[in-house]
Amino acid sequence: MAANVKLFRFVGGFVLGAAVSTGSCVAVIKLYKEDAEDQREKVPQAQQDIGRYGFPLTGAEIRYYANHTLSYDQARKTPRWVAEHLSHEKLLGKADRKHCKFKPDPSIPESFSAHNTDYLGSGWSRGHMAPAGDNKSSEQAMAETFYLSNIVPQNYENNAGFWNRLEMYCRDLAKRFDDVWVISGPLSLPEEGEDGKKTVCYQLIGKDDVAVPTHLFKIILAGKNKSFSGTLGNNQSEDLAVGAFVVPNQPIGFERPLTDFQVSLSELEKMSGLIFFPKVEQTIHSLPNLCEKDSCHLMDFKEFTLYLTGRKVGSARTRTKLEKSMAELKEKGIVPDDYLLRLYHEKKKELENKEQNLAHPP
DNA sequence: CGGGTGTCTTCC
DNA sequence: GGAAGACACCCG
Repeated sequence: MAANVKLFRFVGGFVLGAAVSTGSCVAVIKLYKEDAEDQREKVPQAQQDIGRYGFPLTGAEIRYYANHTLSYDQARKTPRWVAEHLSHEKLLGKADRKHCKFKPDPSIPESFSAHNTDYLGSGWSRGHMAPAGDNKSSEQAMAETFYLSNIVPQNYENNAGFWNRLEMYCRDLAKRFDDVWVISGPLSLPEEGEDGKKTVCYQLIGKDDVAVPTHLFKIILAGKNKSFSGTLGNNQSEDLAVGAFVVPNQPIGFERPLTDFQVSLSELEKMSGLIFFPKVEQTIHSLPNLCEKDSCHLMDFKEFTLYLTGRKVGSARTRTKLEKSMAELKEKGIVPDDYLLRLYHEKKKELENKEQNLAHPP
């Protein structure tokens, strides 16, 4: 009977949050039941006694969402890691973050969940690991990235600045590579004191004690399909390149290139305790460096400001706002490029027509 | 793009 | 009276 309870919990944990049909779910239970009965005969009596009432559950099982996948840390109330797959097609769409709200993940047990009140007034922003901007193709997928299971306490300036530009680089990569896999997550790294002793120290915020990471990591695996039409047919294989980055959870200026924060895969694996992409054929540690195959160039101040102005011009509701956005750009000594000028003129026309219609309804 | 604020209405 | 959504506004 005890074995049945253990069995139920294990299977329940596996299915939680996963998109598994009822049919295959039953099959999985039968499969594990037979396995468990076979194993029970082999497990030594001492181990059966130790485990009579079950072993601790970590809640670290893999959780599946519409367009991201994560493992949750029940102690820190943040994800351990969040995985995504980006492609050019998947990045197109009109889903809008203005219709989304941060909220506790309904699939996380209440006592292990973070809440919005933990973050509000804490001095830390709610930083996405799987970014909303990677999910414009689906409102459901975007809404799920606002679950607090995908969020870590992040420095405001870092979130809106360097990390934002790193996320933009990943999306840009998807134009030059067929597949881009990204895994992001928090780190709490040790500091070495003057006495040479190393200590891990991190802040906790809110009534739920959400852990503020000292660093964030992002690992990028990019693949180009080998295009050959051999007799092997659908033998798919890809030219892969990989880059791993560890970024301090603090403001980082435009003068710092992304390569300043690149680390080897082995280093990141040791820091995080994770083994990334275990199914890559050959050894992943021998793959080409992403920053040599590609630029690893983040937007500079001018490019970034032009981009942000473009977003503001696009969403301007009044001509006053429109002109203000353009004036701010000029104050920064940046000359609008052709794309922005076209956007500006289109918007100006649109708003002028709107005002005409308000004054003299057709 | 990434994050915030306040105010209004609606509804139970 | 509070919760929830829509909206306008603000910042980098």
